[in-house]
Order: sequence, then C-alpha cells, then structure tokens
Amino acid sequence: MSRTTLRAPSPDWTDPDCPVARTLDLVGDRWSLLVVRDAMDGARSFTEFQRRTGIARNILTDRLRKLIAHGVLAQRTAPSGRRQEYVLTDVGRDLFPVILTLRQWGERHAFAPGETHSTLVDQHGAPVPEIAPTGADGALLDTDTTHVQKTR
Amino acid sequence: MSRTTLRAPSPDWTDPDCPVARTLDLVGDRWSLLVVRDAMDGARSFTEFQRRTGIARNILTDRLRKLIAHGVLAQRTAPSGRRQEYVLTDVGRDLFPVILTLRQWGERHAFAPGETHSTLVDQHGAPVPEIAPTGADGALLDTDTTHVQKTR
DNA sequence: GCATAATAGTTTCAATCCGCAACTCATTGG
DNA sequence: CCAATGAGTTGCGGATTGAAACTATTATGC
Repeated sequence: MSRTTLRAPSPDWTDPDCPVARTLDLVGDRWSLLVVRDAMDGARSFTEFQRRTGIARNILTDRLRKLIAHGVLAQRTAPSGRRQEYVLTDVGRDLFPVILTLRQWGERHAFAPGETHSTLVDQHGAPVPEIAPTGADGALLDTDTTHVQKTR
Repeated sequence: MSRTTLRAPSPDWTDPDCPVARTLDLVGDRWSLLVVRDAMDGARSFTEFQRRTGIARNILTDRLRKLIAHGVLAQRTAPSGRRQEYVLTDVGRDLFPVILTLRQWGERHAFAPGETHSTLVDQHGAPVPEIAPTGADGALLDTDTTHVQKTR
C-alpha cells in the first residue's frame, strides 16, 4: 500500500521549510478561507456554503474535498436525517486566529472611513478587541523586532 | 479624471460587507502573502523576491503592481544608487499579525512530528510565543465563543 | 572603454484553472 | 405521484498561470 501523508499537496511544497508557505499551500487560495469563515459561523451543508460564498459548485466540491483531505473539515452524517454535513475539525477551528487577523486587517485598511462592515462579537455582544503580538517579556512585536531564523 | 479608490479590486468585492473577504480580495492569492513575508524579512528588489519565492517573473510583476496599487508596498529609489526597490508601507507592515498566525498554524499542523522548519525569533533570538485571541475580560476566544454580527 | 554579467522587466505560448450553465440523481414535502 | 430542494457532475469558453525566451538598462572586471 502506498504511504502518503494526508497533509502534503500533490507531492511537494512551494517552500518546504517555511510554515507560512505550507499554510498557504493548504488553505491559501481564493476560496478555502472563506469556506472556513462560513463554517466558523455555522454553515454545514454544501448548498449553504454555496449560497454564502457565491463560489461555483464544481469549485466548491473541489475545495471541500481538499479541506477534508488536509484535515481542516470532516464530513459526517447529520444528526437528524441521512444527509451529510461538513464540520470543522480541531485543526480547522485552530484557524480562528488566522481568520481573526485577516478580519482585523481588513477592518483597518480595506474600508473607507464611514463604510460599514460586519463585526465579530463575543457571547455578550461585545466586539472582539484587536490582537497584538507580544514577546515573552510582553513587549509588542512587529516586522522590525523579529526575523526568520533558518533551520540549522 | 476618473475617480477610483486605490483599494478596490476591479470594480467590486467578493463580499463587500465582510472584512475577511475584502482582505482576501486584496492579498489572498497564492503569491502575494509570500511576497509580503519576504519583504518583512528584508527582500527589496525584483530579483530578490523572484529568487526567494520562485514565482514566475511575469506573475511577480503583476503582484508587485497590485500590492503597490493596494497600498501594501511602495516603490522608491534605492538610497545608494539609481535602482528602484520595493518596501512595505505601514499598511503592509500591519500584515504582521496575519503572517504570524499563518506561520503559527503551519508550525502546529503542517509539519510532521520531528520535521524541522524555520522559526520566527525576536531581537534576542528568543522564539516568538503563540498568539492567543482574548476578549475584553482576558478570556480566550475561539469559534464557539464568538460570532459574526451583520451590519445593521 | 569594452565585454560581460546582473537587474528588471516584457512577450509568447501552452497548460491549467475557473465560472457558468445545463444535467443527473436522490431525497423530501404535499 | 409530482414538484422542489439538495448535492453534486459534466462540458465548455474565457481568464490565469508558468516556463522560457527576449529586450533594455545598469553595474563590474580587466
């Protein structure tokens, strides 16, 4: 029996050493992250994903398959009925910080002043505060205070 | 003179109300975020971006133009010499949390146990800790404790 | 100061990907 | 039974991509 990892796309990666590149290989296309966004907000069925994203059906079929193959979604039988549904795995739920930072960047830079947009709120309806990357000492981190260290 | 915003792609958005979708419209393709990653790690010139990412030259030309048009990169004259270079704007530098969360998800889920990868470190060489989204009260936030509130 | 190399693209062309619309097939509701 | 809905599949034309060759403008070595 052939032995291939569930994770790898085709045979190999755009940039095998870089976690950013690997993530983009897995979910970094035009639609996958929108599917994940909608899954996080309650979408379960093929038609519901199609309706929310506006993605073409054949492409949605392909993306759902890939997300399942990569362990982001799981397909299971709906509790009430015989139909199938797509739900996030723990791996998929763990994309929450990615979606959140995309959302927050968009809120800051992709809307004209005064333009309205949807908002992410917590259980009490309070808006989710902005994420800020901090170091071990609590200091703010950014491009200027960090760098990539190559594997040795 | 025609009046178009620098921000909008073509004329309109995949999902105009959603900041996640807008961000993906601007930088959510296979290569743009890798270009930003390399810009954050010191790449400046056309050839340097090409060498690091392995992107085809014509596509790189296109992506650099789009990133400039969207205000993520700026093109300026190199300090020592007459050549041009591409540098991140404040808007581009603000993508740091996005790149970081992509990186951290990849580290957690896109590598087999024991596989090595590049690491992001701070000025002292200490690894950057994992980002955790928290609410106003300091409690951890995830998919189950938040939801999208539509514009009213 | 001339040859050579590197930089920064542009062009061409084939292959791939995507979106749209039409079609299938199963289930459900009346 | 009939219509409607869900979950895809298929076919096809147009857009996007990738590889390679080509051009033009700086740098560099001798």
